[in-house]
Amino acid sequence: MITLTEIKDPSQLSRQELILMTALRLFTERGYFNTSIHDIQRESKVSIGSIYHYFKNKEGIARELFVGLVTAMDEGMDQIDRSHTTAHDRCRAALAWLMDLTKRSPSVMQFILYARHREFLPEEKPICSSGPFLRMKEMVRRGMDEGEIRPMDLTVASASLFGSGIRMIHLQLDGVLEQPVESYLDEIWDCAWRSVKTG
Amino acid sequence: MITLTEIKDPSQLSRQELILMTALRLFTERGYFNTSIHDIQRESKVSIGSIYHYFKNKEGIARELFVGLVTAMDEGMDQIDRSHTTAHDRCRAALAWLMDLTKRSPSVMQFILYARHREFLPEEKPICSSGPFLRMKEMVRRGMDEGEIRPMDLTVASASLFGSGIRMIHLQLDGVLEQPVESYLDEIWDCAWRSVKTG
DNA sequence: GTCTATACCACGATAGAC
DNA sequence: GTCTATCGTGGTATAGAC
Repeated sequence: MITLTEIKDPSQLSRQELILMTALRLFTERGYFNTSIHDIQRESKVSIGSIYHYFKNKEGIARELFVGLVTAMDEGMDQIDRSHTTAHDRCRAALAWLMDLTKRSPSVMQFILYARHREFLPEEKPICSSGPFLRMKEMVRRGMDEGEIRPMDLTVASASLFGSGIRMIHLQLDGVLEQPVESYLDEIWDCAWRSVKTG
Repeated sequence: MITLTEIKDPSQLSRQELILMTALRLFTERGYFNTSIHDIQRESKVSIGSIYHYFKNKEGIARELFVGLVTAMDEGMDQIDRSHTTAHDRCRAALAWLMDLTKRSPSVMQFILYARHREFLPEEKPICSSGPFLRMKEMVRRGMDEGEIRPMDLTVASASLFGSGIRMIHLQLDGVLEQPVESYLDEIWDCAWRSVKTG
C-alpha cells in the first residue's frame, strides 16, 4: 500500500513497501535510468530474488509507484474538492496542499510532477492529463460557471491560476528557492487570483 | 555551430551538425537513456568511429547540445531585452518568443525546458538558473524598480508573470493542447500582467 | 518467500585499416 | 577523417537451492 507520507521507520515496513520506498528515493535522487536493480537491492537489503518475486521487472516497480501515488493524490484532491464551498477556496486549498506535500514528501512530488515518466513508462498518459490535474481544471470550470472567474479559455484559466504555484514547486524541487515553498503561498495566491477573478 | 532553427535539408549539414541534429531529435523523441550510440549512427548515417572522432563520448554530445542551445537562447533573450523600452513590452516579447520557438523548434524547446539534464549532465546547473531565465527575472526586477510592477518578492513576481506561459508550453510539448500554443498568447498575457501590474 | 549465483545481452567505447 | 569489427563492462532477469 502506498501513501503520500514518507514513513520514517523502515523496520515497520513490509518487503514490498521497503522496495517501493527505496526505489522512490533512488529514482528521484539519481533518476530511473541511473538506478539499477542492484542499487535497490543494496539500499533496501531485500535480495534481487525477492524483488523479482514481488515485481515483474524494474518497470513494474516504477509503474506501481506511479499509479499508486497518482491515485492517492487524486483522493486527496477529491477530499479538498468536497470540503470547500467556493472555487476560490477550493483552488487555494489545492495549491496549499500541493505545497505542503512538497515539503512533507519532496520525493513523492518530484516523482509525480517532475520525472519524465513517458521515458520509462511508455504507456502512461502525461501527468497533466491525470486524475488530480483534471480535478483542478474542473474546480476552475465550476468557478467560471458560477461567475467567480472571468469567462475565458479553460486551459488558460487553469494555467493562470495554478501555473505560477506549480512553477514555484518546480523551483523548490530544483533547490533554487531561498525560503521553503509554503512560505510563498499567500503572495503567489494573491497574484494568481488577481489574474482570473471577475471584475 | 548550433542554431535555434531546425534546418530542413540534411545534405547541407556537416558531420558534426548531422550528429547533433540527429541526437537532439532522438533525445527528445525517446529520451537520452533510450537512445544508444548505435541509434545515432543508424539515423545519422555517420559511423560510430566518426561520432567518437568529434565527441569524447555520448555525454559530450548532450553537453554540446545543451551549452550551445542555452547560449543561443541567451543571445535571443538579450536581443529582446535591448529592443523594447518597458518591462511590460520586454516580458511580453520574451514569452511570445518562447512560444514561437516552441512552434518552430519543438525539440529544441523540449530539450532545454523539459529534459532532466541533471540525470545525464551531472555538473550542469538547473535550467531555471541559467542565462535566459535569469535574464527574464532581471526584466521583472527592472519593471518593479520603475514602478510598472507591484513591489513583491522577485521570484514570486517572475513565476506569476511567466509561470502560466511556461506551463502552456509544457502542455503543448505534452501534446495536450487543442490549439497551437502561440494562439493562447494574448489571453495568457492578459492574465499574467493583471497578476503583477501596479494599481 | 527468500536467497545466491549466474546467464545473457546491449551498450559505450576502442582498435586499427584505409 | 572515416570506417568496420570487436572488446569489456554492467545491467536485467532467471535458475534453482533452501
